[in-house]
Amino acid sequence: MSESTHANSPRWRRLPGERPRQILDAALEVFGERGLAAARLEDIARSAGVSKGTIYLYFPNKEALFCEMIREIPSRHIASVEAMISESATAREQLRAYLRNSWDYVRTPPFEILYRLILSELHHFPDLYEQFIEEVPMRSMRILAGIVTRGIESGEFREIDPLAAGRMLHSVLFVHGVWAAKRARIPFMRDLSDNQVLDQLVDFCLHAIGQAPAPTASHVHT
Amino acid sequence: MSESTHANSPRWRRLPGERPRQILDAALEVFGERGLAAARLEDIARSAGVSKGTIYLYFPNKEALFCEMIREIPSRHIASVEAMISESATAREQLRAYLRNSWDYVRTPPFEILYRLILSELHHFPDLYEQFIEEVPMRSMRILAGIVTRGIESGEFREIDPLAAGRMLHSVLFVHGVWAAKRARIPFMRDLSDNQVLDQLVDFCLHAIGQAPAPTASHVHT
DNA sequence: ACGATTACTGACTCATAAGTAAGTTACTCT
DNA sequence: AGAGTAACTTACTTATGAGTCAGTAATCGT
Repeated sequence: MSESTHANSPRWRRLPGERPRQILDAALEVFGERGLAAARLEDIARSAGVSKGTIYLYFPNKEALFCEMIREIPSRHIASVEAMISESATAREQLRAYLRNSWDYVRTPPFEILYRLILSELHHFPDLYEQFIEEVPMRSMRILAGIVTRGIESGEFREIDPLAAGRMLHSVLFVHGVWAAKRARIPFMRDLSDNQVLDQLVDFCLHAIGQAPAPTASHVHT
Repeated sequence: MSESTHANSPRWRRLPGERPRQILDAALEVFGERGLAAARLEDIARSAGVSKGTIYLYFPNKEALFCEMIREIPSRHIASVEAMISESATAREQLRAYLRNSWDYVRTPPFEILYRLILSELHHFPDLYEQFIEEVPMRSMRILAGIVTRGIESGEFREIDPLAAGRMLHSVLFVHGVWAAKRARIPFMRDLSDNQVLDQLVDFCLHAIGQAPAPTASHVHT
């Protein structure tokens, strides 16, 4: 009745420039909810505000859409985290700052979803997996290792294998990020605020790699 | 030809007692390889050495089989890990021992698969998820927290929130376990032996929660 | 030895969703 | 304006695999 537009407001619009991104965002949502195999292209289409056929104008098939999504999404965020590394200050402060920034990234829903999808579907896309590993965790570890190295040189940190330390720091940080993103469903995260968890992380990490605070044998401060 | 057995060796045997376990093991393999949605019941049947119909004699449907698998498998291992907690010795030694035992459990393929499946399919089985969380990570964290508490009392460890410490220790340990299980595909794990990683873990963790380190200077191998 | 019973098989049905292509609508350019 | 074309839709085909069930083979009881 009032559906058939006589004059204005067309039923749909041509937006070839924006479609890929709209579809990729919808794909993240639906793949994140159901996984690669169980996700329906029609759901992605509906969520993107287009019809199923349109997806095939921009992506050859379901798998390719999935891969493209994995490739595209992290590149949006990573750079901004890295840009924030402060040059000056002590290694301690650098580490604190980097942990705080990563913490904000790592708790976002897109990251949690991506991490989960990568983990569960990596079997069938080895190249994709390696790219992700290189672009997210290894990058993070290398930066952490760099900070640790500088801290060792300045005497702030104890002598520890910087790459190993980077791996350790990364693992606590990322796991807690994933947990925090799903906080409501995880009992032992429910009563903690994000800032509390971050404080615990920083405290734990700094003690793990820090120089002994006091060289004397037993000296418990209140 | 020689297939139709005249006298001995029947084409199949009746093993109602062993079928459930056989099917569950096969399910772990196939679900682990393809995920819940993409796994084919026929593949599970073949891997279990039965036909598809047989699965339906023991499990009402695919989802139920999946859930039963998630429920059944971890219970086989957990108890054995917990049994190994030594009562005597210092908290330091207890922690070392517990990390070593968990390390062996956490690197096994079944654990890696289960962890991955839980992470990717938890959406649709909240009760199952909560059970797993309670039975595996929380159990582990509580034990770790207990050891930490004792270490604080004895003055071996610094004053730290034991539950927070338990969470931290658990997260490094488990992530490295998962990585180690998939070592071949993870660049930064390839050149490390399991024992090297364990040493790094223990070193990192003891420093993180330890009192000002013991007199030993540093034991950087090679 | 030979029914009776129970464990198991395999060929079937049927729903679902990926991928396709012919048709339709919005926009462009003269 | 109105022909031309690029963007999009919709109805279709087809493959796949979950779940079923009538029948078959192994084992038990006597």
